[in-house]
Amino acid sequence: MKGQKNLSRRERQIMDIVYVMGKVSVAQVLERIPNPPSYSAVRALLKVLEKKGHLKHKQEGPRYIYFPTLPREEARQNALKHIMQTFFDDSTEDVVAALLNISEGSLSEADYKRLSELIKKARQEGR
Amino acid sequence: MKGQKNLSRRERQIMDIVYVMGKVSVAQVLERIPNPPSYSAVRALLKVLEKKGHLKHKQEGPRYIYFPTLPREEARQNALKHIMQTFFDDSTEDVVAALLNISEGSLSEADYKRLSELIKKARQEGR
DNA sequence: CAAATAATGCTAAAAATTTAGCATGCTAAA
DNA sequence: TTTAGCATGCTAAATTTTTAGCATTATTTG
Repeated sequence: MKGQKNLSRRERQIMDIVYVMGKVSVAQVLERIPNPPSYSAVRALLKVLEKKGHLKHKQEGPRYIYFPTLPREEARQNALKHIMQTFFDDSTEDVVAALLNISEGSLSEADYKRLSELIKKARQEGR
Repeated sequence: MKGQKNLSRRERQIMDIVYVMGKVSVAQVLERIPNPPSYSAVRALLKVLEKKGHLKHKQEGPRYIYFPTLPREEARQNALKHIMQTFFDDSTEDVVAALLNISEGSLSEADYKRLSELIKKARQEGR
């Protein structure tokens, strides 16, 4: 019922992959896992995650395709909230600053414009 | 040597607390841990984290005070990068959007101004 | 249709995490 | 001082994670 902080190390690695990919087969997970364990191990982990309610699966052709129970948009918000609390004292400003720092160099003039727009919009909408 | 993704569940809980608090005594960790284990358990975990290189400690009065090896600023960048990759397809814009969404309501006019300033500055500095 | 390939179900063992508890040492106050 | 009160060192046990492997079923292709 709680949050998704009760995941073991492997479980978390897998959930990350699932959220990056959107949906995954066992083989796809195996490909992307660091220090990959056996195929069986991955299968078992996916099953555990399903049992815990973090994943569901559907049959697709001959194989299982797993996908997250919690939509990406919500998971992402939760993740962001969490690091905001943990590392940024809940300061929106600090997060943006760090973000700009990270993105240094990779942002175009148009990107900056869009960012400004976002803020302007949010401000107007009385958020 | 890698990232801090090789932490067990409890270890991660503790690291989060450490980063929120800056530095901690055993008792402080115990106070803030969900479903708190015993005092001994927390001590053991802290020791493990130190052994793994994530924490150091100093004697302060009669007790140990633990603090992170990796400065908060770096840990925070890493954390942000990680969720950017996992949940936001590395899109700076999407993160900012989600952020504004989360902060909805809690931002003052002055806050918005500061955010705009940040972006303006970053843009000028040719980032 | 038969053989080869690929997937799942299941069980149990190996490894790692998490926990408790006793023994010991330091601190502070009466 | 000396005596509680905390704090740590250490060891080993309980629990959870993580892994492997065999048996079985489905799928594809020659």
